[in-house]
Amino acid sequence: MLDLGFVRGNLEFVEEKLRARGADPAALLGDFRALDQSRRQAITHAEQLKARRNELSQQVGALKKSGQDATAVMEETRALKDKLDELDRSAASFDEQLRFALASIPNVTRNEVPTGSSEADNVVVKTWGDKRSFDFQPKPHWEIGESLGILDLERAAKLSGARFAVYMGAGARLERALIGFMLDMHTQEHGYKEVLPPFMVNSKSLFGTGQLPKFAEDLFRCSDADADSAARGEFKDSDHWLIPTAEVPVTNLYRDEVLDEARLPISLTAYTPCFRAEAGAAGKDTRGIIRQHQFQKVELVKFTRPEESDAEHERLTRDAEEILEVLKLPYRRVLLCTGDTGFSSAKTYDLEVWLPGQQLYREISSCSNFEAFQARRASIRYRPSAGLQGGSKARLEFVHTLNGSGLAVGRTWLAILENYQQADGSVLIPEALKPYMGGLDRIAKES
RNA sequence: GGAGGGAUGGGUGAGCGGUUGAUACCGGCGGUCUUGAAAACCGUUGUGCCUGAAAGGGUACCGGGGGUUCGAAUCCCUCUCCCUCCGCCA
Repeated sequence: MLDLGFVRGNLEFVEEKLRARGADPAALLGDFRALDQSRRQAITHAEQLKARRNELSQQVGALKKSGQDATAVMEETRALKDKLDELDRSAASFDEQLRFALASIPNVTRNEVPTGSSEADNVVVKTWGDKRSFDFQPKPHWEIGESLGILDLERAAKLSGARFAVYMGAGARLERALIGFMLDMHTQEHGYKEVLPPFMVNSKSLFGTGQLPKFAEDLFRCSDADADSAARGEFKDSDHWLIPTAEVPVTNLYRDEVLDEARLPISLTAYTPCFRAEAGAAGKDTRGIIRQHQFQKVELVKFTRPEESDAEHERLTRDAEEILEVLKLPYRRVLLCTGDTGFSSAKTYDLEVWLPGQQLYREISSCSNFEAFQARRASIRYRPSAGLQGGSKARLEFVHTLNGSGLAVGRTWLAILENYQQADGSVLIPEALKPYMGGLDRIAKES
């Protein structure tokens, strides 16, 4: 969420930034100026009347205390009531409209973010690693996985439907190894504290990070149904939603809190499964396990002072890149253009891993600086000490929040299959992962 | 699932219809004293919104929502969360 005063004072700029994202300012902002003015007038008017009411009520108290008759004053106050109710309702209505409008505006992208409408306009800022040359035709991961017996998509469909996967044997072990490896790296080398959060959250948390109210269709909502009503296709509403990313519970850890400045920056890492409805993705990436309703991810989250967020964003992105480098997986870093940058983000780098089986780079991590956008929605603040002099206390400020995948485990899994595949159909285990695989150095077909 | 008890400012904890944004203590900050520190003492110490150039003024907030009343932290309804005991359960 943007600051109301900022939008008010920079309306043209905000409109321009919305257009850069490919959004329609008129649709998002409506008649912002008029709504803002109506709201302020209504509030001012209602508060004036309340001041009068409070004054009269105190008179009643004083009169009664001194044993005098207060009926006249009580009558006058009673007469204010209808008018006040009406003004209050009108003020509340304008306020709600304005808040909704404000909550629907995406973050303002930073100036260095290239203007563009689609991923074709993203800018490659670096490329790392040499693509391996194969003396045979490299296969896509779904063929490798199925033939090794470590990936079973058909049975997953039986269990849950399309876009789910079952990992078996060394495949399941590889997924678990990657999780342990990534968490160890981030906690031991990069200074993050490990968190294991709930995999379901309430709607307030989803509002805090920006998934609600606009993107409900991308989420799975739990019905809390009993067996009978489920059989009839009826579901009870609940306020439990499956998390689409650990970003949601981890960022909301400090919702409605004032953080001690001395603790900043706070760096947290969490492994969780992630659940996405993938609304609108029908027919897209249907082969393999690129796009699933459930996938596993290790997430990096930071809370920083505003002036540090830029540097911490670079650092966090490096922390994610290092996982790829230690696994020796070729990748490139891409700066997303305005049209491809997520709703809550001011600036996003994507890391794309090379997939030889498909001959393309594929997103494996997305590292964003949200600046104060999420902190304002979730009310995560700190009291700056800098500039604090003579005992005068500085105002509370919103922290900046950042996050990035470190990494998407499922996509790392498939990247290993495609990059480390051998002519005989087996897959070598990257050196760094062997300790996590119980010493196993190759996944071969079970005889 | 059953039966009780709770939710107040950074913390502990009063208040239970009328200048109460809220007693007190702890903590924090500033000061006096001291070479310095501690102790003691004095002062100070919430947030959002509206208004204002500012100083300031106004308004709202005692878990959330609604109601009663001239007036609600205080009374009523409702929801959420926490605690204790019983039952069930990984």
